[in-house]
Amino acid sequence: MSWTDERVELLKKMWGEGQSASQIAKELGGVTRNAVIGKVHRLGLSNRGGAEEPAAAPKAEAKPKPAAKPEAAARPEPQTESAEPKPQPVAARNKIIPAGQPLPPQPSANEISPEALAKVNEIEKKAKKLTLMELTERTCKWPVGDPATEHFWFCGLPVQQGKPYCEAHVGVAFQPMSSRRDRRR
DNA sequence: CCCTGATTCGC
DNA sequence: GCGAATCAGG
Repeated sequence: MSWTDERVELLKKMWGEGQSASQIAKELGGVTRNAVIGKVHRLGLSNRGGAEEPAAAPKAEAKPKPAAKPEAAARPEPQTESAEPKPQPVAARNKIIPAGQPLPPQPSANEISPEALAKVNEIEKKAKKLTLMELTERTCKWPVGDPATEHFWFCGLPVQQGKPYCEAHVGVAFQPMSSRRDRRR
């Protein structure tokens, strides 16, 4: 792949929007995040502040670190996304493992697509079978079995970024809330 | 461990 | 100019 005008344009746009290099690379396809970063540098648009840094205002020597921190860090974050839902361009990422009690909503005999369920049963075989303490931010926190028995563990497979579960479990955890409306039509 | 961007340097 | 490898962080 080469940097055609269109690709560069998309790169600029996404970078300006605060998208990460890897996201841009994924969008562009055929390039790695390194390639994107490299290009960004060559294009000379390192700082996403864009509007910031008027080119000559380096009077910021000495950082006494203001006693208080009144600045609220206003982050515009346009988020002009239309291709896919990406509710978090930057920041607010590393969260502590919930590990509390409100975890997965066990799917009773709901009306989850049979496929999704089959998928789950499938992956539960490969599950890492982690214990509560072994869970991390990126291990699927879907519980399997009965907590009161020995037959209990957490899926532990790689989570789908941003989500608390692996792909298969996300499938049954977040149902589009509409199995099937009126069948009579 | 996962991810981020920054830099280097052979191509 | 390009980008993999590497570095430096979170």
